[in-house]
Parts: sequence; C-alpha cells; structure tokens
Amino acid sequence: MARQVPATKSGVRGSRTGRPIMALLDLLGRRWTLRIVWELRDGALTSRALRTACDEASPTILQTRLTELREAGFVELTEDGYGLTALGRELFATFTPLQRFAERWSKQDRS
Amino acid sequence: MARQVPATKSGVRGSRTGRPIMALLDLLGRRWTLRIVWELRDGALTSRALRTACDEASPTILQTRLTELREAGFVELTEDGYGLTALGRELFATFTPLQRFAERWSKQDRS
DNA sequence: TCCCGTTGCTACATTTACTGTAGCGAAACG
DNA sequence: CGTTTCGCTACAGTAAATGTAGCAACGGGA
Repeated sequence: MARQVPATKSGVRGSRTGRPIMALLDLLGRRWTLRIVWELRDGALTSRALRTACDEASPTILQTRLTELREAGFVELTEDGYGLTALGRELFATFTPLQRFAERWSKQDRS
Repeated sequence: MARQVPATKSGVRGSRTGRPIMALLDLLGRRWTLRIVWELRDGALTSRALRTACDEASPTILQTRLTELREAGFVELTEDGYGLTALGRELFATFTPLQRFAERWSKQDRS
C-alpha cells in the first residue's frame, strides 16, 4: 500500500468540535436513535407502542434516547404520545434519499 | 395523555425484518459507522489517518466497522488506503441534506 | 544487510453501554 | 373500589467499546 498521503495528515479534517454535523452524527449514531425517528415518521406513538415498534427494545434505553431526542428538539411528548416536532420532521425528511438508497443497496451483490 | 391509539397497536409498522432500510439503519446506527463514512468523503485514508480523523477511536472498533462497511460494499481497501466505493459515495450523497439540516439545527433554540 | 518508520490488523484487560425483567405512582376508565 | 395503561425507573446480567500494547509485512535509507 502507498505511503501516508501528506494532505491527510496535517488536517484532522472533520473532527473539530463545534461542528454541528459532528454532534448530529454522534447523536444519530447511538443505538435505536435512527430507528426511533423512523418509527415516529407518520404519527405519534405511546412509549409502549414505540417499544413494540422497535422490536421490544428495552425501555431503559428507549427512555434514554427519547430524552436525548427531546433535548435535541426532534421529539416531543404530546397528548397522543411521543411525536416528531417540526424540526424532527425536517430531520426525517433528510432520510428520504436514504430510503431509496436502501432499496438499490438491497438489490446489489455484496459477495 | 390520551389512551392507546388503536391504529398503532396492530401494525408493528416498520419493524418487519427483511426491509432493507432496517438493515441499513441498523448498520449506520452503530458507533463510528456514520463518522467513518463521513471522514472518507473526499478521499481514501490509511487506517491510521482514519483513526486520527475519528478522534483517536480505538483501532479495535474501527477495524470492526471497516469490515462491516466492506462487507456492505460501501468501503474498499485500495492502494491509497480505505476509500468509499461507488456505492459508498452514493450513500454519502444521501447525507448532503443532513449536513444542511445540521447547520439549521445548530442555530435553533433547544432550551 | 541492518535499521527504522509505517502499514493493516489483533490481543486483552478495563470500562462503558445496552438488555431483560420487574415494578413504581399516576391517570383513565369500569 | 379494581383494572388497565400510561411514562418512567431500578437493577442484575450481558454485550459492546475503549485504551494500550504489540504483531508481521512492506518500503525506503545508509
């Protein structure tokens, strides 16, 4: 393999703190976070309905994630249970290309 | 809070196995996975350069994730180090709206 | 040839994160 | 009342990630 590419060594590139995308990637990269946003996509769910939707994930971690998502402003607890905020719905909207990609990906040969 | 909404009880909704988006959400929801794809966005990195970019994450988990990403067909080991495949670049392309969203999100008041 | 630095990658003990089960107090019904 | 469901939490057990160290292989110098 080739030697170290100098250009990549000096700049740590994307790891600078304070970059919003990093905070977002960190939040979304925790277990169940992406799934929760996904499951709330077309309407609020009670905590227990959400648990059912999330393949009976443990209430401990769901509660933790819901708290994080609430603090992030993506989820709120309403009369109908947990639901996406306007901001949360914007976040979900960014998943649309991902969904289409997933379909293409599944038809791919990945040895 | 309102009682259980019947419509949400019967259908487990999105948790059916075999749905490609679920597999993708599961893969991307593991720690460092999103970050790795992000860091490889504009060129291949050696395993150690990637580690530097990923805030000195442990080589154990990076290796695990790289293996998973290689099996998924998103990453490949080339002459210049680890790089995104054509498919991986397509995946990254779906992050574009996310990046813009992150900027808006950071300017938001989240109490 | 011998050293030296870097590559991808792994071992292993420690720490952290998550799971699974049970159950709490409150509210909405009968 | 009793029942059921709500959001939420405790806690013991297990799985995942961290941090440190180091391996064998390759590529130059000298």
